[in-house]
Amino acid sequence: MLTQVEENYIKALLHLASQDRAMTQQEGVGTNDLAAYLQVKPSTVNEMLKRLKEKELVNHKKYGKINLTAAGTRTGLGIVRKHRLWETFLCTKLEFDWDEVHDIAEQLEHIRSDKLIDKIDKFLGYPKYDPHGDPIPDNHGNIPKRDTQKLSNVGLDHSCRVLAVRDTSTAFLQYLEQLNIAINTIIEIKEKIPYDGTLRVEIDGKAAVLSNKVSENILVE
Amino acid sequence: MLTQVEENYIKALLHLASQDRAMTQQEGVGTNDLAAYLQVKPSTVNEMLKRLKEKELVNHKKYGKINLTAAGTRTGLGIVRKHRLWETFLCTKLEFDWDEVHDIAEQLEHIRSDKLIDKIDKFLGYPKYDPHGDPIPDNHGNIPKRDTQKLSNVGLDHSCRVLAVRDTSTAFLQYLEQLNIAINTIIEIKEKIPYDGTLRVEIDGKAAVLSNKVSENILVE
DNA sequence: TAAATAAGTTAGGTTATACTAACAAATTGA
DNA sequence: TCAATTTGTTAGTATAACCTAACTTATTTA
Ligand SMILES: [Mn+2]
Ligand SMILES: [Mn+2]
Ligand SMILES: [Mn+2]
Ligand SMILES: [Mn+2]
Repeated sequence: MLTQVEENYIKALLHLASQDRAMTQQEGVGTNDLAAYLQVKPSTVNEMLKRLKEKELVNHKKYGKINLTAAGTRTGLGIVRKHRLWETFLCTKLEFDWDEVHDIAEQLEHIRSDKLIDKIDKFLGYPKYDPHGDPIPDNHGNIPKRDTQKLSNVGLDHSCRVLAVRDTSTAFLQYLEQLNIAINTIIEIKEKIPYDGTLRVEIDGKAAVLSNKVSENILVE
Repeated sequence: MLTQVEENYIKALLHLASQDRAMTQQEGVGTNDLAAYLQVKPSTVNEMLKRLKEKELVNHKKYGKINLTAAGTRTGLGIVRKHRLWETFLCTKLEFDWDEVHDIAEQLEHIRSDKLIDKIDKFLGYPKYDPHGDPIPDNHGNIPKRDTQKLSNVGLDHSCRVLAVRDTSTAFLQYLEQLNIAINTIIEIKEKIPYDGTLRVEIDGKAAVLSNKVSENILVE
């Protein structure tokens, strides 16, 4: 049985590993990376690693990179599943906005009951994606695959549909709402400024300008 | 901000205080009572009391009885409200049985979000009673009043409707199901054995025998 | 009322999860 | 290549929440 904090470390490792894999020049997750992500000191991470190693959820040797074991990955996917199902519940059943649900799901993801999460899944009609377009693992840890790319990589004059966001912070999501961008919104690329990657686009027939930081965090196609 | 454990101490004190008031010869809640109820040692309770006193949630002087302050009572009612709303949600929306929901609600009651619990309340249609017939405090801490009495106190040949149960353990609730007793079931008292208070009753036209322990834990009228 | 028992407190120890400060290893780059 | 910088570890401290053992105060009862 894991504590909530242990679960958060596992989930963070899963997240950082996938980030890492997605990056071009990856080189594994270190103590400092995990500490920075979780906003704790590296020494704290070190102690936690000792415990997670004992529980055989991570592999790590002195001065080396940190890796989840198969069991650790399974555990992490279970937590992600709960997080995304709860977010979906909050949006579709309780009418929360997509920028309000993450923090509450951070708490709900730690509720221990297999029966509960399976009933929520059923109640929601077995959704495949959460309110931010992130895939929801099924109860075996399988994640639906889908081809997406960053809006920043889409070529000129193409039209594309928003599938997901890569940042679920309230600030970003509220800015997207202001821009009239939501999941399934169609965006047409009109111009790309070579200097800084700024995009001139059309949304619902209206012109808008998106910074590179914004278009990097929108997944389309 | 309270920890989950602190919340459980407050809730326990609220419960013991109401039990106490209901008893004939009450005399207040002591360290040992609380320790026994929470299944911890009295010394642990003592430490926690120090912290709860600092937070002005309880009054307690050395060797004296323990009392919730007004703020403590308000806090406790908030937790009870969450507990009972979640239980109601689990039964009415997710089709859990009434004997399965208590333990899950013990976890859910600690989720921190006023907005969430008010939305759940609305989603459920502002229920007044939980699946065990317990009253649900509103968001000001007001509890619906209702006259009830123990089935064991009902006179001979009376018919009465089950309003609530005083024990929410799985064992008791499953036994009630076996006896075909649920909330709103009509029970007719046919005979009361003076020796041990055993009741011969009729439920849905069928005869049954209820021990005093059972009839003490059923509230009717 | 004094002894026995019950109730409550204190002291000191443990574990999980944090921290700071000091140190060691690995990497970088002049 | 070796000094500087970055990265990672160790040692020692703190707090919440638990424990046991020893002690004190209050209540019961012979
Ligand atoms: Mn989220
Ligand atoms: Mn979390
Ligand atoms: Mn309950
Ligand atoms: Mn609880």
